[in-house]
Amino acid sequence: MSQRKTRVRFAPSPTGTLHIGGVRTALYNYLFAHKNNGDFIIRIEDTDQQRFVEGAENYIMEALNWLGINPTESPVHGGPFGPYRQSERKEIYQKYAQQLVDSGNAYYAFDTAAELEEMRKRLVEAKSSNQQYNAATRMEMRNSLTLNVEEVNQLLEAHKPYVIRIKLPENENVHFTDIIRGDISVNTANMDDKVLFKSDGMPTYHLANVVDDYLMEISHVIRGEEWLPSAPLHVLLYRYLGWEDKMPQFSHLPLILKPDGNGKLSKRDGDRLGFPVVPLDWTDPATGNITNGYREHGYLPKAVLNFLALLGWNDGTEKEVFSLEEMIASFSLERINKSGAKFDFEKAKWFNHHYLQLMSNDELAAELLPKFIANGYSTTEEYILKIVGLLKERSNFTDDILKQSTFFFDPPAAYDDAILSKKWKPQFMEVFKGWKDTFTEMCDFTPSQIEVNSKMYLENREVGIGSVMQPFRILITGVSNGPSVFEICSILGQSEVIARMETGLNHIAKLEKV
RNA sequence: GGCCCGUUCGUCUAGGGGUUAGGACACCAGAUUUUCAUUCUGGUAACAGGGGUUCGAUUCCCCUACGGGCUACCA
Repeated sequence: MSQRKTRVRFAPSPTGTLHIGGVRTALYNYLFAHKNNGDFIIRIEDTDQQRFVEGAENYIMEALNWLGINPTESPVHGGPFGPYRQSERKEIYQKYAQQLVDSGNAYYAFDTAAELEEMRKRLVEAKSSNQQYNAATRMEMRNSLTLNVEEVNQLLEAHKPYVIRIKLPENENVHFTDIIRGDISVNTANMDDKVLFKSDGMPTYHLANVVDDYLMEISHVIRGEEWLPSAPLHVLLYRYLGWEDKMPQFSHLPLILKPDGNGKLSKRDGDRLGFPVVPLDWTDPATGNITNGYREHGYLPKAVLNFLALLGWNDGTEKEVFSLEEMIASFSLERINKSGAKFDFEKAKWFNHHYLQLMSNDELAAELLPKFIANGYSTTEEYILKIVGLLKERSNFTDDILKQSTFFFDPPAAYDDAILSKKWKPQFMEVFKGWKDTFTEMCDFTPSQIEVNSKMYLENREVGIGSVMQPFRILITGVSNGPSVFEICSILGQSEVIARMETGLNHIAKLEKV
């Protein structure tokens, strides 16, 4: 076999957001390309003008960029095999469609939508095992095989709408080897004379895909399992076009399934389960509906990449945490699973927690500062740095830090009265007032000093520290749990702690009266 | 319906003719944390069913069941 350069492509349609299965396909393509010192190409498959969505292409490019899996060639990066948008390659396909007609491997079909529907209905009623447009039925339809040459020419000259269909053999086994699944074989009797060229002058996926993969010298096609049934068709196309020796090797990836129940994971599952299934926030231009993305949800690109890579692939060891470089080093198509994987939100969360802990406090603080400011807190990176140090390990997402930190900026707007009244004893009022006064006298307001100071005071008053800590926490933060309360006090500072104790005690005084 | 693909703990998976069927997430318990979370330690938990082949099958073959995909002038 000749040494071909490894060239792979990710070929999304710009019909909306990129969903997580697509992201994984892109990732596997990227990994395989880099593993083999090859090229990773993005090709935009926008042959369906009806489904084209404005902004979708940008979204795809931005998502891949966010994840750090950038292509070597693409519509925006350019490259020697462009253009990389199929709509801009329109003329190319026509030539090959014509070539197939001329060689007798394709034909014109003039059937209307109604005629096609009628045919299928008739076959259903006749209890035919399948309702395909192929050797079994094509001679009953209006096409260049049933019409005579003059009729065909007349229709063509009159600009009657037509499509070009592939002419499949009647009964032939087509087989090919899939790197992931092994030998696949399908008989043409069960296949369709698929439309290759549409009446609007655009090719269908099947033609465009094969032509472009050939012209772009693609060596491996790595795509979703939904393409497995049409792979034999593509094999035939390579054969009829005379490119069989340049045919790429196929790898059909297992699908990503819904976490609950059955079926392929969809965008709607994300909304339904309150969990992102797309990389970035996406606003549907038609409806204005927003789909939440990983990035905005506080996911780290490294975490998304890692858990996605493991959804259907592993390196055969017990290693689960991979950097992108490590994934490249150990990636192989042969180790991709055959069966679909249910998406596991919990594991994704765990990965994110893991990668969040790996980030330095400085890094996190720098990233979070704008968010804090956007939330209306006037603060400094220095202050955020302290908060991050305290909150990081209890957070799964960067935003968790934001959410847990309100009491670092504002005194409690409300207190957890249920727990407060359960833990509070009338005699605490005097104890707390005295405790507060000890803070006034402190000159070193560090966590350890506050702790030592408090323990000493409470011991002198013969009050069990355990009975008093929970109310103290609520007075300071309003809530009954969180990080070390002494740490919190130290960050808040002496005067703020004293002030909060005062307002807190006033609140309790009011509670007691009721 | 037809065609194609698949099936190991709840989930993601390792393994592969003889194993105490391994790991991770989740879950449960204990320890640490005067709270909660984190962390640490331990634990529960799986070869879809039936036939073969074989001295021996979870592993190989067949059937069934179940799951998934495709079945458009969508990709």
